[in-house]
Amino acid sequence: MHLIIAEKHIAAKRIAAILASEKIKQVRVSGVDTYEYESEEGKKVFIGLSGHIVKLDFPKAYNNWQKVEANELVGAEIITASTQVKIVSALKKLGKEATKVTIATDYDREGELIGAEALDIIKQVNPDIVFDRVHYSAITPKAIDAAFSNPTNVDFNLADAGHSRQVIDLVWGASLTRYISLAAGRLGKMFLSVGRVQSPTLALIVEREKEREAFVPRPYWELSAMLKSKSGEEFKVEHRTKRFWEKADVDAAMEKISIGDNATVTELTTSEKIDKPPTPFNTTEFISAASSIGFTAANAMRIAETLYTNGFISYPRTDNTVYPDTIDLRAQIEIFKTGAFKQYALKLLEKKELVPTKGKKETTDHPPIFPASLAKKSEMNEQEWKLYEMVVRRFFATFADPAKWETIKSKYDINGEEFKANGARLVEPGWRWYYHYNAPEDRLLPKMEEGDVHSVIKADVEAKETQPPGRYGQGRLIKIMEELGLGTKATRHDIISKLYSRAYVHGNPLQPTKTAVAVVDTLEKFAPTISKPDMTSKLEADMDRIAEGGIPEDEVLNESREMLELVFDELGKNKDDISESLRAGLREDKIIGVCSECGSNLMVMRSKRGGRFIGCEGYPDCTFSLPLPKMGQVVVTDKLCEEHGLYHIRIINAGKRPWNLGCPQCNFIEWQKTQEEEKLKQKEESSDKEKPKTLNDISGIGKVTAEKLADAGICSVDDLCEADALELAKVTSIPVKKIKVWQSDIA
DNA sequence: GCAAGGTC
Repeated sequence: MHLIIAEKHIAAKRIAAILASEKIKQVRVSGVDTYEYESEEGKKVFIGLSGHIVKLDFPKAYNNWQKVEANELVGAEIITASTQVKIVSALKKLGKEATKVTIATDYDREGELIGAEALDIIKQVNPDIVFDRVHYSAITPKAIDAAFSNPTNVDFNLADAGHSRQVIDLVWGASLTRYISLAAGRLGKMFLSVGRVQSPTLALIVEREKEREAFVPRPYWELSAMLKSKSGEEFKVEHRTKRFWEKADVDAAMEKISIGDNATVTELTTSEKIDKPPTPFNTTEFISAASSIGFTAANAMRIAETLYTNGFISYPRTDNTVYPDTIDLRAQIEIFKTGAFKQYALKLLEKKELVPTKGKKETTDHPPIFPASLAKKSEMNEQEWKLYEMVVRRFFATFADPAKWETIKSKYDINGEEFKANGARLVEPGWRWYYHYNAPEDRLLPKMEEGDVHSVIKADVEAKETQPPGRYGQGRLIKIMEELGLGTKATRHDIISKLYSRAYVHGNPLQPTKTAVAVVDTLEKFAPTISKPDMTSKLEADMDRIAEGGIPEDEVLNESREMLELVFDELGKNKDDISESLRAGLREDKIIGVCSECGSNLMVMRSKRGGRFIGCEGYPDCTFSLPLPKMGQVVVTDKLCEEHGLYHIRIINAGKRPWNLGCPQCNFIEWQKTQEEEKLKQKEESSDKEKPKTLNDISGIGKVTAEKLADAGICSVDDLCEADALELAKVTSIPVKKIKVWQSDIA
């Protein structure tokens, strides 16, 4: 039997369907669906993995953070544990029977490693198994047939390269995470994480925030005028000095301009601007485009995943921006000859030749993201449709003609002062007809000629300030991460989510917390290796060398561990400093504002019972306090409540949407209000109820109790109502609580 | 409870 192993279930299924000349049979092995058919060479069985089916970890003995020093992890043994038990057992079962194995995982480094992992498992039960490897960049008949008729060998050097990454990430990440968390006293759910990708990414965000804080705005002035043409059209012109840095200068220029003055056109240049169609979507470009229409990176990827598993779009995790020639692009457009995008598809198909644009990145992993099948709006929810539509439109746009703009540059003289205005008009929409997102608007100027005279109807000086650099939005951040080589197409959005769930950042654009600043500062000072993208660049270079066979994996790992030892030496020498500066940062994040009663800081505090609340540092002299939700990380934002002078609060629960609680005092007041309203409601409801007429009407009073009450002289509802609960309890030996409940029921 | 990388 010939066993073929793909990286994912759907790939195994589709490859089997392409290669089989007859109908394929679905067979369940150890709870895993496999696909098989008989060929001339014998039985072929296809199984899909689920990415990595094993993971690296330290032995259990290292699990206790308090007992095992962080640096002990540097040289600790690393074990491999299966994460996909069913798939592993299916592999063993099939591997025993197999006479040959073909690795058909994705055509990239991780794919090679994933294939080698599967092979390792099979070798445990079938040490002498014969195996080979196939490479494909798209699951189309053309590509798959070509791949399977040209099998090659598994590249164990490449797999080793991937394996070295796993080891280095685990060793550096786990040990430094543990160290920093212990130093900051943040254990349990609140631990502070450190990693080769997340820490440099966080450092980027912190660095930008520092630039913003250090930024000194500089005032400047802008001078503009409204002109009216002879035909009555109004338009705005700006002084040639875009920014006046001196108030006196702008005033002097303004002085010369009066309403009713002549504005003579001194120069008029028209030209044509070519606006090239966009390149095919890879993951980064897709996330960035989705981000520009309001999707978070993680959300965009989650929805893309749904669209992919339902067969609406191609594989969403790809670096590639060049369609491979194994895809029949015309046929792919013809799918849309009916349905919502009919007019666009028909228009495109009029073209004799369909030449798509090409992006800079051409890789072997998967094709760029393109629409795989025709969908109806009713088949999906609104968000899914929005992204599906964007993928369809983008796909079309890559075949469309450039857009053409007519641009006009014009200059004017108003009493010796030069003004200008730029106009632009879309004359040929080209690709922008297919892909209408983020389109710049036409800026129209009236028709005019050099020497024409307009009249000034308004002149304005506007005071402005230079602005600090903006915070990074998620789309922007993902692009920068890609440029710096941080993370992969499949993980960048996860890394960003991780920064949120660790409460290192909040908001979008991303804003770091003081804790994040403290962590980054500490790493940059004492463990700079892990805080910079260079660690990844060096790792990439080392992995290339391992893959080329230039250096054994062990050598790279040894060198890496030696470097980490040095880092721990440095950390050890500065233990107290580190602890102190981390705790100072953590403390700042807990400040909610100033206590209105005593002027001390209001802080997020823990009670002895483990709950938490907002308390005053002036305690015990001041007892002002506000409640906080029991669950989730408390993030103090920079938004200030104008009424109470407290910072707004956001609650982050892993896997849930953040809860913007707002000002804790406003929130508490709101809460009190709703509580009171509810009480009132309950009262109304209870007063609506008919009053009990006899003692027996009261719930909890049966024959026996009624007799007891009668012995004590309580014979009517009114008697009970007027009785002293304590006294009655003593006489009847009925619990006071019960009596009080009855009394309140009557009232 | 620790990383980053696959996949769902």
